[in-house]
Amino acid sequence: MRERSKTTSYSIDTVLVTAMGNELAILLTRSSGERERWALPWRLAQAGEALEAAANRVARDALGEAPIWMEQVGAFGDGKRHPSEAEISVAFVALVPHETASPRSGFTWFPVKDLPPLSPRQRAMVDAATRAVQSRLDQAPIAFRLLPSTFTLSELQQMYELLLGKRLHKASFRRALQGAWLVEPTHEQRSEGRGRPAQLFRYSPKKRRRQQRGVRFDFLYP
Amino acid sequence: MRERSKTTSYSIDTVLVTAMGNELAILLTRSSGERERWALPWRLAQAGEALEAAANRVARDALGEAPIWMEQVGAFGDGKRHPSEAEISVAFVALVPHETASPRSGFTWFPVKDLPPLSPRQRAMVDAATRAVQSRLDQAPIAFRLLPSTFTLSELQQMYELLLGKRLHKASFRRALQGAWLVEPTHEQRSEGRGRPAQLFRYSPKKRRRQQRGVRFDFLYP
DNA sequence: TGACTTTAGTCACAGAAAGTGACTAATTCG
DNA sequence: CGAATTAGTCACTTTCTGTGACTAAAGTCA
Repeated sequence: MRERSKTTSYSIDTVLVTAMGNELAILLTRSSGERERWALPWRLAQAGEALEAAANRVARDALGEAPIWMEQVGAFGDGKRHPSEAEISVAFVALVPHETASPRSGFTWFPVKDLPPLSPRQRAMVDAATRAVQSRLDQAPIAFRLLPSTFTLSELQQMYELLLGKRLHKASFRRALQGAWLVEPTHEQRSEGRGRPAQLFRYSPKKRRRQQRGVRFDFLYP
Repeated sequence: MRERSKTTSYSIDTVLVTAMGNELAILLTRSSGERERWALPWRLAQAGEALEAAANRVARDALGEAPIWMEQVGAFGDGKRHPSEAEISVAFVALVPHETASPRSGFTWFPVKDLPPLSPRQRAMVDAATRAVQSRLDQAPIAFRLLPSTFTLSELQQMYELLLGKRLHKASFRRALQGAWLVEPTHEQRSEGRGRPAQLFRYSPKKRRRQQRGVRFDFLYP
């Protein structure tokens, strides 16, 4: 049977996350002539195209570059409205360091806490994506993907605090980090104006002998 | 624009998992006239149908009853072969206690370790599903969904050992279980032939004051 | 019956890890 | 210079893990 104009009835949507100042932010674009003004970057999949490849393309079209880390969140359907007419949509999350991210024109970062109205289906994607990020925090190198390639331990701790929504104890944080063998010091320091200059580190995970036990941080109970 | 014969180009596939004797097993069915003989239960989605609802239907058609616990694994595509002609497929995992499961005719349990050849896409689904189950083991009530509604602590421990692929220490297991407030004793016992009769328990998660810290079991290093 | 086996369930202690406050170090500001 | 500020570490207490040995309640069989 010959296929003429095979309509691939699904879309690929990306939730591009960055850490902007003190909160997480998500990249949105103006939605053409819809009821909702803003939308996640998306496009209809082409026949035969790999899901990841398509998602990468969507992200590149929005950001100018492909994100380093990307993961599928899942499929969304259930008749909820979507900018496309697609029956279902496959969502991906990606993490982008804010320092290096320069979105194409028409794309704008919005704090997650204060998003404009989205289509119901994309709203669900955002929620699922943030939950996915939170839940993998101690397994995947999430925090590092939101930071530039070198960073101070204070910056790293602040990033974890942002992601967890909790304050962490400094000594404890560093002890846990050491146990996880995730960072190594560079030979540089950075003087941030006021106090003692901070050692710079880079992400450099080492193989562990026994099973990887994730990073278990100690919370600060205030 | 009128839709005539809107071809929904995706399938819903279910990975139905049970604990059979000493290993995990998955329900497969004969695949009609394909190169591969066996396949996961699947069907093409109808337009406008909710994903979960469709997955439930697939499971019910295979098992005779809807599973208690079910979760989406993700979307699979990438041009890998599938029994349907669908561009992509959405996979779900479900857990079924083996005692109460009586598959419809044509469906057979296969040990995960020894599956017959499947289509590449379904093979990927099985792998992703088992990984998903493993990774949520300490967050979701996975083990309980594979057991009958009342069970002994030894049975529960054996289930965890099966899922983790590790031996656990008895005292430690029970201590962790107590800390997690997941089970409560019934007023029944069960005499299993040989030794002292065991107390029966049921799954009955209690709200914790502080954050739910999952169940962290202590492994036995032999 | 009573010693022996088998499975259930608990205890107690050593060692490891987490929670925390106070300390030292290296800067800038005035 | 001293006060303020941020980085980095120490040391101590509390809690949690890892583990062997113990008690309890059945069945088995001479």
